[in-house]
Amino acid sequence: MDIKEAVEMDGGMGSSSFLDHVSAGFPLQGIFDFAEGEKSSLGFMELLGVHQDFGSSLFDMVKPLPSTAPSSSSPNPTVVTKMESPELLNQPATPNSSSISSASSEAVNDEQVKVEEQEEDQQKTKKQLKAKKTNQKRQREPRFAFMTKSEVDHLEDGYRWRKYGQKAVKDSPFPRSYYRCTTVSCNVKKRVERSYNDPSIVVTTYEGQHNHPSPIIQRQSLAGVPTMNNSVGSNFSMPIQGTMSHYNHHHHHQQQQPSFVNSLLQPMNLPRNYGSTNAAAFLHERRFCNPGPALFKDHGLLQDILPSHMLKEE
DNA sequence: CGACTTTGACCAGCGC
DNA sequence: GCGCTGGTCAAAGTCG
Repeated sequence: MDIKEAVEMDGGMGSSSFLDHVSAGFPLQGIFDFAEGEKSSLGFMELLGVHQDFGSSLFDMVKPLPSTAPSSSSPNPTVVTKMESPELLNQPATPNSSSISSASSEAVNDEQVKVEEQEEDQQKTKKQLKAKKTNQKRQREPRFAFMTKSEVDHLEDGYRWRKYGQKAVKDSPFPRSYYRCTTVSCNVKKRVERSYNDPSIVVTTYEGQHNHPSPIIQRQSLAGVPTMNNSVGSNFSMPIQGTMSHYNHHHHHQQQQPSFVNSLLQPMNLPRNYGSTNAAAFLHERRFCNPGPALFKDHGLLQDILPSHMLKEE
């Protein structure tokens, strides 16, 4: 079983099919650990707090998975999105949900730690940190993951990330990288790792919600860089040139596709601020999680989005 | 010099 | 209790 087959379940798949196939094809159970029925119509970008502007080169990779095997040399990165955690979806409580707390409370804790560091020496700080962790179970923010066929590990998504750790993954030659949003008081994290079944596939797992606009888009706006607004006058914009150039530096074959973006966004009545990754996620979520005919019909939107040969292959 | 990455150490959770 | 693993910390290094 591979990604292709999992994706091809799309058409008339039951809601469990994707998980079954993905988890079989990718030893990443940890990121697909949400239960049946927890997939909802809530866009995963809402989990990210994407009521904000959002730009990303990830969007350029929103393409249907090729019907060739994942290991084939398809130049186009592909994205498969899965929401991982249901906490924000008003779903029945899970063992995790009871330990979830708001980002603001965590920020308070961070402040406390800072004060402690000023007052105490390093050893004592560590002890207190330990005590804090003991008293407060590790919290788990809502998470979602998507798989991207890409040569670069860290994909641009419009936000700035700081790497804070890297760990070897059991049974995988590829390490997992840990990133944190660099914006103060935003505790969104993401993990990036490669599938050891298919090294060309990058699995990105987001955790938490951004509580701020995309800094890249902000800078873009301040600099007067024209954004590619669509007809609804949204703040949606394509990734900034710098971002794209960086990305394309590694991926000459990946091109911006404004028309694709427009055809993707407009028929779906996406929220105004849905940006690139948002749309990517939204697309896949619709396809995999909630293929409701009213919002997403393969012979409606898909024909707008996908090249005809892609449709044939599906 | 600030922002960021690297990397070894540490800790918590979990299974045996 | 012990060992393994995932996740995080933080000092040191790198880069622009």
